[in-house]
Amino acid sequence: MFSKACEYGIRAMIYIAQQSRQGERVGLKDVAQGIDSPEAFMAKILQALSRQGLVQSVKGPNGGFYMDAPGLKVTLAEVVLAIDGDQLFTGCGLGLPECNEKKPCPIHDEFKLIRNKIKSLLETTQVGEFNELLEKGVLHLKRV
Amino acid sequence: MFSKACEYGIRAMIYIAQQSRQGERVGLKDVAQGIDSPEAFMAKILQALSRQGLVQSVKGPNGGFYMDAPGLKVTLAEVVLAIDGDQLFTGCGLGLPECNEKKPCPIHDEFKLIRNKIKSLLETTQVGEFNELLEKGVLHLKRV
DNA sequence: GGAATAAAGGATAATTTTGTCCTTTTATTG
DNA sequence: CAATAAAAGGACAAAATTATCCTTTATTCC
Repeated sequence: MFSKACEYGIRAMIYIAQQSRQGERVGLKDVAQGIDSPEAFMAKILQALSRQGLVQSVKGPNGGFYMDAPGLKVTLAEVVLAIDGDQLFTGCGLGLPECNEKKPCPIHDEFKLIRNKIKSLLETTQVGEFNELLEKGVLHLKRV
Repeated sequence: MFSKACEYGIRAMIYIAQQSRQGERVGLKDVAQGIDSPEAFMAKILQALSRQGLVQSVKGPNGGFYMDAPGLKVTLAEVVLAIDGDQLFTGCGLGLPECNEKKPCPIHDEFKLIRNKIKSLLETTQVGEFNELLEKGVLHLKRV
């Protein structure tokens, strides 16, 4: 469904949202361990997300990644779009370069329904909305 | 959503189902042109599908691929499973190696709903059910 | 200002997926 | 039986994705 980079990216954003409350910064190593991802790869992904303004970062001692108040409202859809592009939201399920009402693939309509559900789920979910459940240990971002 | 191989595979299965009625065989070249896929790559995919019994094949002059009556009832779910495996049906949306009711990822429940919809769409769709609409030119399997 | 720290960035490597080419096997037809 | 046609299979190549390493830049603390 999502690329590995995107899976890591979503998990990282949710992790940072939860860990960086009251302005605390979360270091790369912390994030990588917190979501069980390869550190250097995580660095690249956070770089990209930071460049696109979806997460804030500060260099130097006591630096790291964090989110300001509006950052907590970033939706999963924005994260997916930033990493994987809009293929998931707009592409044809069977890979046709053009597939629309005029020239539909065999599963055009059914897939549109599903894609819209995915889209709406991602658009209505914010990276900051899991903070309490994560803290309580009800939800998880890694295996252990 | 699906790998390229799987997209080609689904389109090829639907194409063969439509073209091979009354026992006619469809050649590799015909299939590749009919769905706009690279011929040699298509060969590999059909090989795999044939090995797994989802499509029939005959070598030699006038040979090719075809489907018997039960073949027309093969579901898209079987094709996807044969090519991409069960990752789409069972895997965690955020890539966690174990994600279940006991240790759910943040979007576990919502994704389960969506995955079930995808699963049920694929399981209830048969490769042979588009024959008439394809013939009428209402549905398409390639760009042109 | 200098040392230390941490992200940013560039280059490169490993792996997987996608795609190609060539030979072999099997079947058909004359 | 020989020639031919077509899929099967093996080996290889290209591209994309995933992953690592090293240098540079910015920031903080002493």
